[in-house]
Amino acid sequence: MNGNGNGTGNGNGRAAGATGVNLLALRSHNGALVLDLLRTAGAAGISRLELADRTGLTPQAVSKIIARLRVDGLVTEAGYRASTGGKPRTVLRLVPDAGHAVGLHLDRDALTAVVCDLTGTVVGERRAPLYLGAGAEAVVESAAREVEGLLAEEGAPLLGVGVALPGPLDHLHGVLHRVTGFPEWEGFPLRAALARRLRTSVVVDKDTNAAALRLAVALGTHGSFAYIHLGTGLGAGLVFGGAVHRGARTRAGEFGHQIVQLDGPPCSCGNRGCIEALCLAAVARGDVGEAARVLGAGAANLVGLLDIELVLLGGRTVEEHPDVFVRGVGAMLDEWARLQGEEPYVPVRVASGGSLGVAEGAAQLLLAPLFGRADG
Amino acid sequence: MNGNGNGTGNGNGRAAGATGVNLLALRSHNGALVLDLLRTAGAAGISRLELADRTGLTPQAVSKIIARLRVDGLVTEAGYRASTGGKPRTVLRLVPDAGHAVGLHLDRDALTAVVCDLTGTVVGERRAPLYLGAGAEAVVESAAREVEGLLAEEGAPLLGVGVALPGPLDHLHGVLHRVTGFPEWEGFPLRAALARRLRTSVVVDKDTNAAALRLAVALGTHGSFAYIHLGTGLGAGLVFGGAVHRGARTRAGEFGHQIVQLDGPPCSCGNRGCIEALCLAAVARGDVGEAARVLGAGAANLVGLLDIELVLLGGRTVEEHPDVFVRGVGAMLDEWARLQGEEPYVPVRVASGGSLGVAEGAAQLLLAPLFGRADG
DNA sequence: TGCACTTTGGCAACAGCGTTGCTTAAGTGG
DNA sequence: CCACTTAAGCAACGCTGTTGCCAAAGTGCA
Repeated sequence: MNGNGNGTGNGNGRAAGATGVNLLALRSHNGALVLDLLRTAGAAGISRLELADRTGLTPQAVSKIIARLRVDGLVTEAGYRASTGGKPRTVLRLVPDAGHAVGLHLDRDALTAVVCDLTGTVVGERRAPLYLGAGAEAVVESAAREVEGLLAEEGAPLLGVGVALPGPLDHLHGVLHRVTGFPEWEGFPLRAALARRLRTSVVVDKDTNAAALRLAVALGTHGSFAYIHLGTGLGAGLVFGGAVHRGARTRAGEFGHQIVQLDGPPCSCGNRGCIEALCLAAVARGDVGEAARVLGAGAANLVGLLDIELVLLGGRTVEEHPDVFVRGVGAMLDEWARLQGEEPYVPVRVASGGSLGVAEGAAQLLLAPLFGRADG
Repeated sequence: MNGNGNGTGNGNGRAAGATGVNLLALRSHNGALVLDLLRTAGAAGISRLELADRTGLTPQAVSKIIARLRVDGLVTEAGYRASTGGKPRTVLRLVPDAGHAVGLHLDRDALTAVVCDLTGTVVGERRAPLYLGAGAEAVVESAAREVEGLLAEEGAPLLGVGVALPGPLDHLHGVLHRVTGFPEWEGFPLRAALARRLRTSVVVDKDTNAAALRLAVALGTHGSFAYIHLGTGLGAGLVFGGAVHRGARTRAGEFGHQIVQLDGPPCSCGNRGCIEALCLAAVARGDVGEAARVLGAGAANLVGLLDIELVLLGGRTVEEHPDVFVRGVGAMLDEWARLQGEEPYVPVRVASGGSLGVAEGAAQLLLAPLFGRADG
């Protein structure tokens, strides 16, 4: 009748509105919750009782969940804690090699591919030049070869391939739109093409969303933040409740074409006063302080509208002048809060990550759902 | 150990991170889901099989859930549908009088109180003048008397009182901040004071959030929209996934002090180029078209950032020139989408509601959680 | 009028979830 | 050595949604 009984988990896949929850879905939810705490604990591990305390479940329920996860090979016992006057707690750890995921970052002129284990640690890496003008089929083929080369050395089961790339796209269907400067990519079904070629699950997302997802996982947060990326363009990834907010058509995060100067200077998009145009113009003329001030105004707009907890900055331009941007944006946020009669509280930091950040986030597109972070 | 076993439902109340789900929580979730579909169906009713189809649960599970709800007096059978070649379906309806909630709207100079039944229908209404300068205790006392007067005529069980009022406040704790022009209200614990006086549950929220909640319930949507209110001030209520987005400190929706004109004209908040200042100045000099254009720019910023599905406009100024604002804002959204290379798709409409809208939304602060709309 | 068929919805048995009560394992401390 | 504490498993339990089956209540055709 309704297609339940599928082993992997979350039961029914109804379309509109909220859906009913059956016992399989409940099991999968609690299992993912425990796995996430195990992942967060890392090499230090975590005991059954701590898991019970953190989840709100009873110790016995946690014991049963752990027993299932051990049978599946996802969790293992790894020593004991010091006694506190009784039987010492058993340390539990995630088994990193229980599954791997590939993350693929397609940038304007380069391809970066990583393999990550369950903990998100990079265990393999490859880079190659990329020319989008070569056409969709050729690019898919060369990307597939890189993935195959990367996987040749690894033996663990593959969960799938995550792909991150710039520009607007349809995350749900994995279809591209408007790859800047290459009109032949319009409407290309990247997800389907790569899935057919590699015979595995493929998920496609914007590079900013991948970067934000990686940060959410790395921070272990279930709160909210914005990742603002300033490089060749200006974009953002939003995280609410620990999950990426993609919006109705998975187009959310269009931060750069926010209007902060009505009737201001023209932007490449054809509009006037876009924050991206103002910010990049300031950078181009060497006035990084002004770029930071403009970016801060946009960030203040965002924080005021959404009441997020944290702002993380990244991208090549930010990395070249980290202190200027952190101070400049932070000052605008503090000033804005002060004028609204609130105490300043939203921290601004540079996002860690480096050159592999986006590729790691792409891999998390497949890993994160295992730990209860909705796929969106 | 962990305080489960409480009858009302959702189990554990762990603080940080996602929490475990036990069978009580599951029962409560599915029950709320079914109740919401019954509410949406309204007087037309809905059958067990339709409920099963919509929730994804099996018909038998729905039958059991309905049996529980009938025992609780929340649902009743009400006739039969026409047969389609077999046994006709039994029509189920929500029992409106199974519970009532009071909604209280405290505006700058007037108080509006309503009683709503479970379906959200207003079954009682009162208005009174209000002078915030009289001091907190006096205002609480007079509000309480209005509520008592309203309830004297009603006999159904009371779920609680929802209060909606302007300005920033702490929704979680029900504490006010900066009631404009009345510094003595700073930090006043309205929720606690009114709960003690009326001996019932009290929930406090911003007026824009209440209005947005009412719209979400009335539309029956589990999608996303923004309610933008232009009256004596400019604010917004955001709805994602059918629930009000309040943000980390329940301060989200600060739309009016978004900067859309860097170094623009000064705003009352002390900053420059706030959309509220520009918009109200245009209204004041009679240039409603310009006000709509400015508002449209802010709405476009919001839609681009969040990728919501719908924009609803409300408030006194909008109601005076509905067509100008709907057309003006719509034009800006369409133009923005066109420039970004997307087909225009975000509809702009005037929010229905009238003078009771906010008070009804305040009542929904207590009703909506019964139907699975998170309390935030 | 009778019978085959369709559809609805309840009853009973079931598997599986987290919970409870109790027992065993494995430490500490006087 | 023994009392005590803490961790974790076993068994029984209550409850969930699910499955298989059957009665109820219609339609439609002979």
